[in-house]
Amino acid sequence: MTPEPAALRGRDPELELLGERLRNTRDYLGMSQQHVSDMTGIPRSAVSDIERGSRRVDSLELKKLARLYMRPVSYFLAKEEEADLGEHALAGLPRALVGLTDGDWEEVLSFAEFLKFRRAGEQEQERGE
Amino acid sequence: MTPEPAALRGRDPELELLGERLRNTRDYLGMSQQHVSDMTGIPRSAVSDIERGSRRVDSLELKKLARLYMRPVSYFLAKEEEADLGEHALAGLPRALVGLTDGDWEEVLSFAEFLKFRRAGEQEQERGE
DNA sequence: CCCGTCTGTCTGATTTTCCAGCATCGCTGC
DNA sequence: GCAGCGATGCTGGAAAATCAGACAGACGGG
Repeated sequence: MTPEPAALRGRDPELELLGERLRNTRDYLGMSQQHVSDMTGIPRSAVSDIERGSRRVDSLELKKLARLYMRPVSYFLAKEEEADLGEHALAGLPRALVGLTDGDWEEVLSFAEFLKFRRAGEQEQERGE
Repeated sequence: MTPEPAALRGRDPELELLGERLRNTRDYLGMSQQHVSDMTGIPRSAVSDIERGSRRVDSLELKKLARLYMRPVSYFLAKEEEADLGEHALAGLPRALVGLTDGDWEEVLSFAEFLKFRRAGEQEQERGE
């Protein structure tokens, strides 16, 4: 009915944010969409659509992308500022933190400190594009 | 032409594992599929299909579910489960880990998971399937 | 037996995604 | 300038996935 050009389909801000993060990371790593497609099996046009926020990202696809991009999955899904997480994060905590090697443990600690540092100077970060 | 009942579509072991984890967690929390549907907006039949591994889980859907279930997203996507439940790591929480926001907590947990399953194996990523 | 809840599953309709191109943009070299 | 080339956006259908809205079986109490 409505001959919407389909290009105007970018409606979900969450999806757009996810796509933006994926694109930024891919750019940072200097990969082409084609390369990502080859490595993950996700169609190239889908990679394009995803990054433009006009296609959803399946969980397992995101997992593959996160691996390819060498980032934790939550890197792409993390809320930037939603104060709705109470203590429940602690509920699933222990499992994630046991069984780490000493080296990995140190990396986790470093990462935590990095996050705190980043948050401290977050006011400067706007001009991403 | 082939009137596959669509129910026989449980072919992807990864999807099945994801669904199984989602179901186990929901059961553990004593929620009904209907309740999950109400809280997340995911259709009830979709919850059913997801748990049985016959429907994909969108990234943002998984995020909602993870929140509802009080687990980091990586809890459901992690490679193989770590049955370890030793508490020694939690005995004294390192200074680096206190004072984090909830969002950062999730990132730290996910990062820890990431390190563990990165160590576990990289054989997954290679060829397209 | 009669309800009520929960879950699996079907059908037809709707929505999304894929494929194959094509157009455009930025480069590079001629 | 212009031809070539890789990268990306974008479109028109066809194909697939998903949804709403049922219905049915299992289970547990009154």
